[in-house]
Amino acid sequence: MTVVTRFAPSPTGFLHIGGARTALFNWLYARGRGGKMHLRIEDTDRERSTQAAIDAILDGLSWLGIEWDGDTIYQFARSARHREVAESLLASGNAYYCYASPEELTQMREAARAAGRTKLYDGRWRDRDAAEAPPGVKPTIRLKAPLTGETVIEDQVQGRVVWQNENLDDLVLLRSDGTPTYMLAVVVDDHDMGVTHVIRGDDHLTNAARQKQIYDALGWPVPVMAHTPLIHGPDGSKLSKRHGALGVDAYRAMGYLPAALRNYLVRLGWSHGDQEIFSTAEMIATFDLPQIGRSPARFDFAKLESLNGHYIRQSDDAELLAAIERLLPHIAEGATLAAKMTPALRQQLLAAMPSLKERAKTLLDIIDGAHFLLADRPISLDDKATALLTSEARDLLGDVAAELGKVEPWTNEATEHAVRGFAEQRGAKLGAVAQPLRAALTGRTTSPGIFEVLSLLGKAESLARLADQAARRDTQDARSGVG
RNA sequence: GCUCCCUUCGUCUAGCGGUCUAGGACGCGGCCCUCUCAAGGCUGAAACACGGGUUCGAUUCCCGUAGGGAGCGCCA
Repeated sequence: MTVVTRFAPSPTGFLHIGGARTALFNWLYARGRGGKMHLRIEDTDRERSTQAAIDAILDGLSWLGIEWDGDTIYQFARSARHREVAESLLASGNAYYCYASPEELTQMREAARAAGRTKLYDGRWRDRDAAEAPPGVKPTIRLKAPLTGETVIEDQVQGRVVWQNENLDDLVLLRSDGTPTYMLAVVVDDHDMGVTHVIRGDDHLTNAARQKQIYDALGWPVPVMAHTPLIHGPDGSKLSKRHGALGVDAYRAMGYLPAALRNYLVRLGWSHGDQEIFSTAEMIATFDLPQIGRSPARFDFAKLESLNGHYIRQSDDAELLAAIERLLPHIAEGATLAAKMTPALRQQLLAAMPSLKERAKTLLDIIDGAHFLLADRPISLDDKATALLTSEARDLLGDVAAELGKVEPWTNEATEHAVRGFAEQRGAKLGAVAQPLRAALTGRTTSPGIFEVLSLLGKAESLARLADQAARRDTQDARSGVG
């Protein structure tokens, strides 16, 4: 039997992180078994479904590298079939018309809760003759669910879960306006699509029991079920926007790599011994349902960052540059940066990439680290760099610039030799010279190795930046009357 | 309230009755490396929620308690 899974989001918002993980699990499970994963958009709620949300979901999945098989299925388009199935249930005596008014329903619900009963609808139209129907009322169709016995789900993650049928009431299959409810639609669609494995969030666990009853009434085989615990926020509560319940597009904008997010997500609630790093092929080969934990996992940005840093470091330089360029349309300063992207700058960025990526946790960090290549003269100094460039340091800058002026050819080795020689001559530590250099050259107190910065910038630009800072002392002194 | 699910270091987790003086990873502390910041190497602190059973023996099995979570719509 070929494995068929599906990812079935409702397009009422973006593809959030929990949905992304569900999609990933379905995808991995199918791919690992030579099966197929389908995408079904559950858009039967016409009020809340939007095209923008559909686009966001599709875009999010493809950014994550999760591709589905066959055409995307839209649930709303299948409502005629859903109605047909509801009517067949009616014909077979497994369903009935219910004429209860909304007011009656509310009353029943309140009474049930007050009495501590879980069964909300009392089945009052279950065996009543349609002749007794109040005039002008459009009925719903309800499932004639079993009154006794139990409904059992053998869940691949949760184990054997049992409900007493006396606690489950007759659910609505078809609304009074003739549209199907979610319960009916999922069952019919999963069956028609040949879905063999339903992998979804455990917020659907109770739904699974009710759906099982529909399958049974229809005489259809029930797919294998796997209900994975939800992802929680860092404090253990429900994941909120503040915590990371963002669309995957937000993670892209924060500079995370799809491979890192996939790796983070797959290890959230699933494990394979002590392994932390998984290539896509390894995930596909090792992922399985029984290894999914039963307790909810908390979302941890720090670990995601660490993983992202790992993937950045092991990424190819040219690919990182390409990823950054692809990212530009999605970030705030992107347009400005994109405008600066000349072939010459690309070359510089590529040359700087090995040391930039070693210092970065996100693509945004890389862009930030490349600041010294992006900035125009005279570059502005941040507070720490400003504090570092005392008048003594600026004096020293002038002197070391003079030494550097003699260096030819302008290589890492040559500048290092010159600067080290200069420091030795002064009886100074290398750091005492390197830090002022760094401040003047990059405007900051942290950067890649100073000799690398020199060579990345080139001789002319380096000397000009040094001159900018060495000269500033004179104007400052003049202004304060010291000179 | 009712139904169902869950509970190992701060976090993600390994463990499927003796191998546990409980392992790995992130984070945190220290040391090394070092021109800064990273990266890297070494190293340290850090957990079986609680109470009963079952058993020769429980982190592992059962039952309670406590604490979390999900669901309870003519929403999906």
